[in-house]
Amino acid sequence: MTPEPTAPVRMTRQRRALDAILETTDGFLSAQDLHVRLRSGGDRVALATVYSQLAKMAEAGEVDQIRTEAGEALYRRCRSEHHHHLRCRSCGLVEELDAPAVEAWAGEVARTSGWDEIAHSVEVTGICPSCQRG
Amino acid sequence: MTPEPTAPVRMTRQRRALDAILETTDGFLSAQDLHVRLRSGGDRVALATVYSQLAKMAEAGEVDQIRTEAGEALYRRCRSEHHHHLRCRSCGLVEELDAPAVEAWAGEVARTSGWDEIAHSVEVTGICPSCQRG
DNA sequence: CTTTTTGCAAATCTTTTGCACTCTA
DNA sequence: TAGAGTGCAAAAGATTTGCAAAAAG
Repeated sequence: MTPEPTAPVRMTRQRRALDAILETTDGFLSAQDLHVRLRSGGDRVALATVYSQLAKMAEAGEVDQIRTEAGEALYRRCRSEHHHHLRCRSCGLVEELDAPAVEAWAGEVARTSGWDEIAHSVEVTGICPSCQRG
Repeated sequence: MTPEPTAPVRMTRQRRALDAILETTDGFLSAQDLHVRLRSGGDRVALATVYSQLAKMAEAGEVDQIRTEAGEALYRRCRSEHHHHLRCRSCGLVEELDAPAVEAWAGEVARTSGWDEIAHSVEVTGICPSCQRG
């Protein structure tokens, strides 16, 4: 569908370090979060490099990208298949959700709308059990 | 549920001008778009004022707010009740969608997840018929 | 070697803020 | 007249970019 003049991907120390963190993290992290974690882990990587790598990974479909209400981008390694998120507006906790009903509905939209290359994402937010107490 | 220390709303020239544009516009507009339209229409309104008014309207639930992939906020007057959007990744065109299946599913998540104050939003994107030709 | 990737710092861009001043109610 | 709203210009933040130096293949 898309001819993509795919550029080679060079495995640099920085790229590996970033991969490692994404690999071992479940939730979503901002570029800045990732940068902090890299440094805390002893990896010296420029913030601009983090951004540039994330951009490539996102384009290659290797990471999911969502947006905070504040407009900040959050990333995480794509897990298995397609799914959605339940995010706590108070603490940021993210849980995965299965949404068969939504998938079916999206499929129908794709089929009947006359639009092409339909993609969908569902953001469900709320206050998680732990924050209801806190 | 939320006591809201509702502040009074004063109808200023600027507020009215902004209302007028939102009232007569179907699609989503960014704060900057709105600012440009105001000026083209001869209304001198500070960009900061546009942002400030939009923030109030959004908080009051008078406008819908969505986010561009680029992280830019887009607003428009709330139509009818709850609904979702089908946005063209190529030209930005936005259509409204009804999603009864999604509503039902969200309701169930709210009921069974243990989370509170659940809200959801669905972003469906694709290439609109007109862009498929262009 | 050739080309991608880095690292900085400077540059962009959207959105927010501080504050004195101007209006609405 | 009290206090919300306004207009600037400056401040914040996140993300991008320009470019020379470093490193991957």
